[in-house]
Amino acid sequence: MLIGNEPLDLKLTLIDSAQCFRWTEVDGRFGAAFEDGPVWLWRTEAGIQAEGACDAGWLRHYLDLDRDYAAIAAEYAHIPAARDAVALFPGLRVMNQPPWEALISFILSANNNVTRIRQLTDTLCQSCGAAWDCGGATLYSFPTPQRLADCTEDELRALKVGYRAPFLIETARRVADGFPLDDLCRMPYDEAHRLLVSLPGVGDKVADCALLFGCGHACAFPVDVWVDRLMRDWFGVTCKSRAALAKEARRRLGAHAGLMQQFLFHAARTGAMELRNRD
DNA sequence: GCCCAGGAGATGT
DNA sequence: ACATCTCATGGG
Repeated sequence: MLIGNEPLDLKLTLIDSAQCFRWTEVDGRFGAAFEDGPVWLWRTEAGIQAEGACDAGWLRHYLDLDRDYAAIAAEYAHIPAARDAVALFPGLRVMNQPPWEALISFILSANNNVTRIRQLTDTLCQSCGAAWDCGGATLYSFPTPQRLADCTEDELRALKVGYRAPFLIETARRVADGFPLDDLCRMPYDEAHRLLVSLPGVGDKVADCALLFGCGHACAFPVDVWVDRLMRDWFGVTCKSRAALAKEARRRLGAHAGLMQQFLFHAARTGAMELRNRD
């Protein structure tokens, strides 16, 4: 099924940009399983093709295809670093993942590298998610909140999540117990952020990742080690704390600060744009 | 072996 | 409010 023909680099967006950690590439097609089963995406001359347990509208939103990225680029054309980063990665989009997936993925991301976050996510899905045979490959759904809430700490530590095990279990309990994850997208940014950081394992940065990648809050500006460096090096921002830096970035970059963050982050992390000061 | 990673929480000032 | 430690694990 053809779902669109917008600029979208599937490999860059689904895998390389480190906003989602559970897509796999098999023979030029990209697969991941959701609640109702596996989904496969690939590009042909006609556009973006999809097959599997999903409808076109859901996928278009998931891939942020209904947003005008040319307009976003124009919005930041007067800021050199932002303009350059956007120009470097045509086809990079900021996904709208299920909030639960984004939340748990980024609790796993804390003080961890991308390769290992991907491994942990895979292991978690394989151990606690539903298996779907795709003839050749097996895809696994993301574990449900209840399934994670039922895990013991030893069970999760055996999966090598380390000290994050109790965070995962307790946050899963809170979600299974009615934490309003699905309402965050309709709340003001500040209120949604305040709620999220009340969850164990969720600080400012993880909350911003969940808001940006899972709740449609395009202003959320996660500050990790790379963004910390790049804001000081490329923007000349001198803030002591990362919280202050995030606030300053939102002030400078406005309603779509988080979208821009993703381009800047990828430029810095891959070395596509040089960071001179690493301190 | 060493430093680092899409940090958070606890503790001390 | 800010600085410093520790936390588990493995990539490079």
